Amino acid sequence: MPELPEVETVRRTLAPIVGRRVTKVWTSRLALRGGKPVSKRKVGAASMGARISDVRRWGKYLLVDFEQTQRSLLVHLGMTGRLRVIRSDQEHAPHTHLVMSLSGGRGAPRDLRFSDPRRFGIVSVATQGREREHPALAKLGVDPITDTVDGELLYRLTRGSRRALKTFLLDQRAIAGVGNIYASEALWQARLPPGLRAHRLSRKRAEALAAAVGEVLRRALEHGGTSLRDFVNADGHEGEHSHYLWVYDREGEACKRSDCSGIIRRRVQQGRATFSCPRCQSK
DNA sequence: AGACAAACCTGTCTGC
DNA sequence: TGCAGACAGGTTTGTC
Repeated sequence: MPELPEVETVRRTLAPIVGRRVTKVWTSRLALRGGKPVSKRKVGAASMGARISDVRRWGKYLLVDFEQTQRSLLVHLGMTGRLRVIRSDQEHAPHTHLVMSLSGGRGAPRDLRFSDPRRFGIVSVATQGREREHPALAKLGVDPITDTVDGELLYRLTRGSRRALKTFLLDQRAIAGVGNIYASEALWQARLPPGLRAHRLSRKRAEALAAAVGEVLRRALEHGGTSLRDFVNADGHEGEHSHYLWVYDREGEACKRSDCSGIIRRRVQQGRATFSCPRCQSK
């Protein structure tokens, strides 16, 4: 489900929890990715009684910082994960795995809740300033919103990689945050064929792709992310970007470039659906 | 190195 | 109406 724009949308809508204190932690016993349930002991030690000082994002990971312990709750939403701020008197959504009760703020008491039906998500604890030591973050690449991903960097990253560009974009060790929707979108924006080998990218085309990645992600972010099925932000609202997608999930439909009469095609690369216009994304 | 499949899970949609 | 099968925004692991 969630790629960088969706995760960043969640991060922004989590702003109201900054400054609140954690008064209680509840966890389910169902295993998430990695085969283990959320560790109540670890999450409790990191957060109980502590004040939330910030909510950060790196690629598709969220970090909820706690002031007194200098620890962070590390969350990856997987495919169907949701992180919501909900009134404490509301019933738990199905497949809820973590509930953090929060004090402070105005109005009724609120919880921070994580739910995830498919259980591909991750909830863990990292140490502030030493995020890299957490195995999930150890190999994570540059963030295309908070870091600079320009043509120069992309050109450098693609040297020595003979994989298809689409596959390269999905590799979180290079650029962190691009997923299956925005990989297709960025390649269309840059007029590049998804099957082009990464190391064949010219400097000029590396510039175009770098610009496209940034533009596609920022545009999706402006619309609050893409909700095809499950995604909602921390307030429970869906994103609007599905109405603005250029190619994703548009097989058989007309290319949206005004000067192109191509028909969007779908194929499978690396076991994932790739959408492109064979006419304007040419070699 | 990289392509591919399968695995982890549940929910939803399609076609018979 | 019901049921089997395909498929889904992510990532890891194993095989060839």
